[in-house]
Amino acid sequence: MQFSKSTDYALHALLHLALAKIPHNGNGHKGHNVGIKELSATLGVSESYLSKIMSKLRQDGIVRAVPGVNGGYELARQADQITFLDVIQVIEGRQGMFECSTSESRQHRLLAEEGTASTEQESPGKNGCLIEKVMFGAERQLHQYLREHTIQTVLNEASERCNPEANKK
Amino acid sequence: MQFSKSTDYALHALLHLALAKIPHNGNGHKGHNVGIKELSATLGVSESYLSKIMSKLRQDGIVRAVPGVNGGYELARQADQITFLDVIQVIEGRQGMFECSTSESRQHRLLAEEGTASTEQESPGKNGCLIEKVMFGAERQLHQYLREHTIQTVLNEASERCNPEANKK
DNA sequence: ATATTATAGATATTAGATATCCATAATAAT
DNA sequence: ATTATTATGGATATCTAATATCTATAATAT
Repeated sequence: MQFSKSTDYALHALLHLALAKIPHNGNGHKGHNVGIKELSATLGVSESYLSKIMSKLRQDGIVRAVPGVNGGYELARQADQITFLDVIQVIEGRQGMFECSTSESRQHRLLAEEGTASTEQESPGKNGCLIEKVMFGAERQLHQYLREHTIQTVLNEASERCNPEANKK
Repeated sequence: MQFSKSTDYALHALLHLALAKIPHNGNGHKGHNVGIKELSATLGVSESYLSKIMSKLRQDGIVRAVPGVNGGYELARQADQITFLDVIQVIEGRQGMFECSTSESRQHRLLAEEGTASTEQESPGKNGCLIEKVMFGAERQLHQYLREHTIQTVLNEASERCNPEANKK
């Protein structure tokens, strides 16, 4: 039950792309694309491996990629339109966190029998695994939080850390 | 990012132990211990593997185990004192869901420099990875939900499914 | 004492995550 | 058009964790 390193890499890469768009920084010119070399050096991850991750992000429309001289990556949407959930699902896949692998067991048959004594199809969806149901609820909670937090969330935190007086309520 | 099958098995096993304590059921006598054979047959999981899982649950004080004739397992606490989080942490371990593996990277050094321009140790905890910070928040949310849901939660759901009229508001 | 049941250790198998290399395709600059 | 540069996709290798089984041992009720 851990997020993979790839997810970590992806999130940091996107943060770097977002920061690269901001003019004030050391690199004078504003919106220059970021090549895999620069990303690799900044994050301390091999180019080969990072490439795969960036490709996935491109296939899912999170970043744009331009090959050739002065090519590289840039965010395909505004930073506040890239949620943590988006990124996680691209890298980790979209299967649920929990899957009841004993649905065919005697336990479920017994519980189901009692429930469906009289009416067979009156209340659909009521025959699912009750443990699964709790876990689905947990996943729903988690997803909501991850949808509410975006790359922009991190940018805001960063600028606030930079000068804490600026956004004084 | 998936819970292991072992977690699924553990939760179902505990539900079975909880149901075994309730008198009315098919097995006339009330609080008989449940052996690994019965558990294995009910869940459709091999005895060998299930044993390991039950051992872990015992080591963590979730169930009690009695060897010998008529031995078996029973819940070590009330069903409402066994949270989903308890079970998950026994099986999956207690490491965090997310670990920033690039904390030593140039990216973090740069972000940290800006933040700690003047005061060095005035605000502790402010130098952590900002992405990690968001993920910790997600984990906190998830854990809260999992602490609020117990084996008893499932029992209640089950009895409500059994006769929907009983607990009319 | 004996049959029964859980426990712990060793080990095998599988699947997924992590990582690298190389050939190819696309693009900008000349 | 040619060339240098950069991303892409395929193949493959390695490592780790999850899954699973077997066997010998310890503990307990009868």
